Amino acid sequence: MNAPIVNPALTKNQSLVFEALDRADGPLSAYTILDKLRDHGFRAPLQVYRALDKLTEFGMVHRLESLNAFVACAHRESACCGKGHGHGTVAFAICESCSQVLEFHDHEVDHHLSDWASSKGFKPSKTTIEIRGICQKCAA
Amino acid sequence: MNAPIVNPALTKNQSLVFEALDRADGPLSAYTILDKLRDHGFRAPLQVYRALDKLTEFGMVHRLESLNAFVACAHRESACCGKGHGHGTVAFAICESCSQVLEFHDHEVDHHLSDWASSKGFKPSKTTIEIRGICQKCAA
DNA sequence: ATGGCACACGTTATAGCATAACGCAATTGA
DNA sequence: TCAATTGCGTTATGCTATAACGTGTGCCAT
Repeated sequence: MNAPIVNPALTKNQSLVFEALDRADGPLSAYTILDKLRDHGFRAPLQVYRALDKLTEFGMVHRLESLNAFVACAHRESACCGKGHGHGTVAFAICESCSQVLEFHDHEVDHHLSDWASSKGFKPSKTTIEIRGICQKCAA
Repeated sequence: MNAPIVNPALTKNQSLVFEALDRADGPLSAYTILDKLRDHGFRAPLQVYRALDKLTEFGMVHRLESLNAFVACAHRESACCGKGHGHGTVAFAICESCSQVLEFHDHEVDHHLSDWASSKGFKPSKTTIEIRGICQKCAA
């Protein structure tokens, strides 16, 4: 459980959604978040999706495409490679047994993919890397 | 348009779905496929999803997670790195302007990700790599 | 040949994920 | 002050995917 380093610029809904993700020990779907926040006045999916859009834009939340779910960014403290809070491309290892998610960043992979892109004249806007599998703990 | 190298072991439904994807010049959603095949007797999503599951298992079709859509595999002829028809991990560059998809394979990226996985004791089952962006043609 | 099994298929219903379109309120800055 | 922007709440709708049921067919071990 991490200390709640909450960006003060967040609106109430955004904070609630972020905190729900931060408290969770795994990815949450938008509808699961909605259920967790009904006691705080949330009534409709759009309230969640709008907050998620902003949090994703801020880099505080990542969407897992292969799961249709969301996680709080694991890289709380600053950046390793410029870009403010952010990082280049982030990759995820998702355990299909315990559904825990490892977030990591691999420069080499990043560079190879950018190199491929430039060689093809392709201008990347967002890159998704997700490894589904079994984590060490579950494999034991 | 490629020659129709259709695996004869495919069932009727599987062939129809594969041919629909093969004819298309971009990714198709399951429901789009359903609409294209109504004239051939398709009536329900499950008919499409069941065929897609098998085709994916055979390696003839890929699912694009960030699009919830499917494409025919672009690597018709054999493999570059063992595994029968297949290849290690395939990556995609998806143009957000014209929605064309480039399928490619990058050994280096593959190896870096496997290395990361072994270093963490993570056993990968499926890896997704998708680059969203603008293709050369659309950027011009 | 016959009973059991595996597999593809068809259908209905339902679950899960996401956005459109409307109107209102608060904030900001020209 | 007025217009633009942003967030918010609500209703309705659309898109994506699977559950659960039953049918038919081919295979092959007994």
